Amino acid sequence: MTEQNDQLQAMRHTLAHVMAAAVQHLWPGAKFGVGPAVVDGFYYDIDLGETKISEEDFPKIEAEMRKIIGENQPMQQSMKPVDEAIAWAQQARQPYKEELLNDLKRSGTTAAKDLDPSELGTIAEGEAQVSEVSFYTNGDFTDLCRGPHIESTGKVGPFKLMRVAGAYWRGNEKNAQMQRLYGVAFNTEAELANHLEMLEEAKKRDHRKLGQELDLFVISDLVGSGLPLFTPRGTIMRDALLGFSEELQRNAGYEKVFIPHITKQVLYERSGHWDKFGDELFLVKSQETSDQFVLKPMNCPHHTQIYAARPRSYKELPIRYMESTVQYRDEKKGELNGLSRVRSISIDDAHVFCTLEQIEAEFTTIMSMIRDMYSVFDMKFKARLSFRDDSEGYLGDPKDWEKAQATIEAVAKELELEYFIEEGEAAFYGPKIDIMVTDALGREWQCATEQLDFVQPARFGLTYTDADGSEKQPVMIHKALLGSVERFLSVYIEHTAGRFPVWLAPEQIRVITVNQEKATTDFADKLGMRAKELGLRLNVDNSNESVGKKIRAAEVAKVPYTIVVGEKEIASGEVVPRIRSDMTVMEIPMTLGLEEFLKTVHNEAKSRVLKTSL
RNA sequence: GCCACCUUAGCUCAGUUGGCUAGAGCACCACUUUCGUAAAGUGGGGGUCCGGGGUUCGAAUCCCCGAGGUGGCUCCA
Repeated sequence: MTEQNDQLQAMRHTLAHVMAAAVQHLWPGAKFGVGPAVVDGFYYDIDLGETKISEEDFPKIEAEMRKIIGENQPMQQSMKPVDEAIAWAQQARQPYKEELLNDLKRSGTTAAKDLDPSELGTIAEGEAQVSEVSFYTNGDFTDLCRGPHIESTGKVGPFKLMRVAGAYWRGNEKNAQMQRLYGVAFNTEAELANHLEMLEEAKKRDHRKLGQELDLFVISDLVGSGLPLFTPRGTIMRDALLGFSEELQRNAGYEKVFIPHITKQVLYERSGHWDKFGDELFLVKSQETSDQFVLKPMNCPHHTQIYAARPRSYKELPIRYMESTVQYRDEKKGELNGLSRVRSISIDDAHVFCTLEQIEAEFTTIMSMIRDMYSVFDMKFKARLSFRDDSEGYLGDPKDWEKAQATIEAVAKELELEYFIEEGEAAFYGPKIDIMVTDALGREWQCATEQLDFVQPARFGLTYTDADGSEKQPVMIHKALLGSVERFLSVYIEHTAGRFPVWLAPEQIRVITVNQEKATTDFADKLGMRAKELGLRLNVDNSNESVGKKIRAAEVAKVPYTIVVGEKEIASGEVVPRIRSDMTVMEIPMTLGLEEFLKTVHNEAKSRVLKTSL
């Protein structure tokens, strides 16, 4: 398995060389950066000076690549001493390679292991000196390269150039910008076709497209990018999601609070966020006072002030505040994207104030809520335990950290979560568990999170009086089940392709009238009234269109249940519900009485049962 | 922010090497029809061709500036 994978990556890597060779043939002055194999394919960073490659050039590049592949050039490895290699880079006018080699020489490490530029400069002194570095040659193209490669260019699999994008040399925006040419490659034509199909499917499911088609949200130039406006249908979904989250929390002893969306700057100076978040804060100017105000980018500092309002006893703990609220972050424009990256972030936030001893129980409760929630969504997840590493910049007592990290891992084990530990991913104020959710297309997203915080209780001087009368400092836990509602919706829309389960569907039942006779219209209206009493979302389509067309409209709108009413239904009082095609679990009989039908749908919505197959 | 590409009706898109009052389908409105499980018929309204400037006898089309959007700037020779 792994061996096969290594072989595949070697093949992709070889294609990167083939592409670079092709580019060098077409643009002889090309300077090359790095060109690795990546997930699904390969890329190469190229500096062509003033010349810009566009997608129109792809056929030309691909044709040249095919020529090189057709010649079945062997991939020959050779070794050169470092100084000789540097001389080669100078002579070949490859300044980026020269820089890598110089770094390599300076850092002084072994050739086999450490040609990885990301590690250059961080390697401990005293390791073996670099003696030789590795090159690969195919045809007239020679490149500094550790390998591995497949034996010859004729052995590569089917590939396709995908796009060209800007990329900074070594990922640093202060460095020169290069052109990154991306391609995908697989072992077989079928796999390549499959991959391209997957991309098509992802495009079809794009939440920005579905959001418009299903009338869920809009973005207005006048309001601003990254500031989505939710339509009535989209708002129903938001409310349903947040209602679900709040229900879980209320059952777990969380109490709802409410805070304003702005605050004086000093609050964040105290919390430590001012330095940390600086340029991401929206500033608010008061015309009445000289205080500097800001739009809240998070809610914890506000919540600490509710806790801090009066003396607390150990008997009160844990205190659990929850609030579904909006926070604002001034994200860079290029990072905004539909609902998945926004500037107004709705979040089902909560903060727990508790003793060190209570951490385990609280973490367990939160993880159980997360598990319950995502099983309703039918989404698998992995837990990433984000711990500290040895670097500076983490606040709080290392002993507390150690203890807390051990507790977190114990919780993950006890709940039998699929988890992995990532050192260096912790927040500066404490370790955390991030939930990585996998969607129907196999993509991973970070949604829920729970984080431990030693720092803010200290900074805000939070205390409680313990049983022995001594003053102690509580620990704070941050948690979100959905995370950003916008982000979650973007993931969930794409996960379900817009085919929402009944409890979330903006419109649960559509009634289609066969004609516009008064008896039919009255009957439909009566149905609507009864549905309203049951809290169901039912719309009547009484437009003067053919039944076929109205069915189609309901189908396109992805309404779970559609019923057609005419003389037959009026006479019998029974309906034959039309069930959205993806809802395969048929719990509803073919024919049933109206009241029975409405009650069935009502129960389905209430229990949040999942009947769709994704 | 930077690079590439894109922007024509509410939506999806045509629009040739610059050349008549800028088109289609869907949606919308009106009328006809009163219809039984994925699109009835006829007619109508709807455009600052993203904005600004330039080239030209003439610009949706070519050039420059700006705005908005999409992909990328994470995977490490």
